[in-house]
Amino acid sequence: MNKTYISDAGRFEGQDVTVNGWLYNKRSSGKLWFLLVRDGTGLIQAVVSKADVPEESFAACERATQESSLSVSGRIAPDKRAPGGYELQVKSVVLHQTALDYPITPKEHGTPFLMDNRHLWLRSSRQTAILRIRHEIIRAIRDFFDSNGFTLVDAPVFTPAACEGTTTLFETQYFDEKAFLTQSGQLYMEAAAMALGKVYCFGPTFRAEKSKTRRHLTEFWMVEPEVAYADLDDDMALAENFLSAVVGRVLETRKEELKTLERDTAPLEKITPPFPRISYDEAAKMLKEKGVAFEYGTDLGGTDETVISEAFEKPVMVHRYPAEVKAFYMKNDPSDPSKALCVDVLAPEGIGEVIGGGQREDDLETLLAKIKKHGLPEQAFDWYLDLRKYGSVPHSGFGLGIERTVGWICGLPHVRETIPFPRMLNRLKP
RNA sequence: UGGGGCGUAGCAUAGCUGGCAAUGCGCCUGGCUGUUAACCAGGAUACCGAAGGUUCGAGUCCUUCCGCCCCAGCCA
Repeated sequence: MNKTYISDAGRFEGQDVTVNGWLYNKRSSGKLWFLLVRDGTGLIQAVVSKADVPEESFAACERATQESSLSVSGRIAPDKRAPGGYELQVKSVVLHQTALDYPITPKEHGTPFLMDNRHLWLRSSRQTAILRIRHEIIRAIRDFFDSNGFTLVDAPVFTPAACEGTTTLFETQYFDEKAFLTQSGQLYMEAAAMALGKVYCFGPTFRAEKSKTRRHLTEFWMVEPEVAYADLDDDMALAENFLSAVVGRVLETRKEELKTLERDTAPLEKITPPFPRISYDEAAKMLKEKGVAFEYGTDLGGTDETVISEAFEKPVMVHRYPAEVKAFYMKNDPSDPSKALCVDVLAPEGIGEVIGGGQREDDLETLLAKIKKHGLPEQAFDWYLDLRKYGSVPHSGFGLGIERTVGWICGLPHVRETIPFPRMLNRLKP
């Protein structure tokens, strides 16, 4: 008998097939069983009539519990009453393993409980939908850069020092010396851009920030493109084309999953280039007009970002922040040296920052002075400074947080559900 | 690290002014040939987060501690 995945069941209408999967739920009506079977590709209702199956198959239905593994064989038939439109008219049931006391029931649960059972929670339809969309987003990211002349260059996870001295790093023993888990691959991408022109890295990054918010993880994935001879305007153009391509791909290929998540796709349909661009000064003026208490010269807070992003239907690109609040490697604006040539992309619907980037300082002396000013160990950056000694050029790049992007596109309130096994301040397990 | 909230059965909750700890899901037993988070009848399951205190009596009031959630800071 043919094996089939549930997503392909329609192709076997009228034929006998075997579906291998797990029991999602079951209902009985005397001499009739309705088994809702999932296999990772979908759900199908298997109808077992006592008169049509061997005695042991019917007994197996009685013993089968939620998440027991089983194989059901029978005829695929269209049926309006069945979820998915097709049902399996069962001829035999084989129970592989009986799941006892599966903790996640079809009713409501709290987040801490579900997170403790994350390894099982992944089986639920909402979670599989999120994971498929995450996969599609990652694929779209790779496709975008790969088809635009970028080369993938992997950055190391063990690093000798901070890329940005301001944030906290995870420290680890590296034989006889200390090492840190990377918080960004950017400095390495700058080196790679001088070799290959257009590069990107994609991998996990780590930040030991003790932040307990809906948009922070201690381990998260970031994609970081870096382009030689690109200025801030080129960088913003890249960001808007990139983000639009990613959102467009999910809308195109993952409609079903977005529906499962009850995501209103209308706001996503509007994500096309160009994006509005406003300077930090304009953003500050906007906040003042809206009556938000905001101190000029400071970084934008979460609430400020929400207020600004809610004023636009598309992602907003806020550029030229005060240089003082930004990292040492940012280039100052020649027309106003108090500002940095940087950009934050704030996603709409109150999501906030998903991209941070800008043009890098390319002058050796200026960069050296900034490293000193930030109190960073000059010695650790000797290789980085080499990039300004040997054929320095203007260059720009940005970092996009995968989890925040997945959360935005899926319409999730918290990033913890956007990654299979989240690492947070209070969570290292499972 | 600050501000706010919450810990009651495997899970989700109720529990008023201190007086026999309740309901739903799940589980067990039985019934039903078209169920849609099925339904109907019956049953088992609680060191009420921990320690101390007030009281004749504490899930409930007080103190300390532990854990979690939300918001802020930091950021992607």
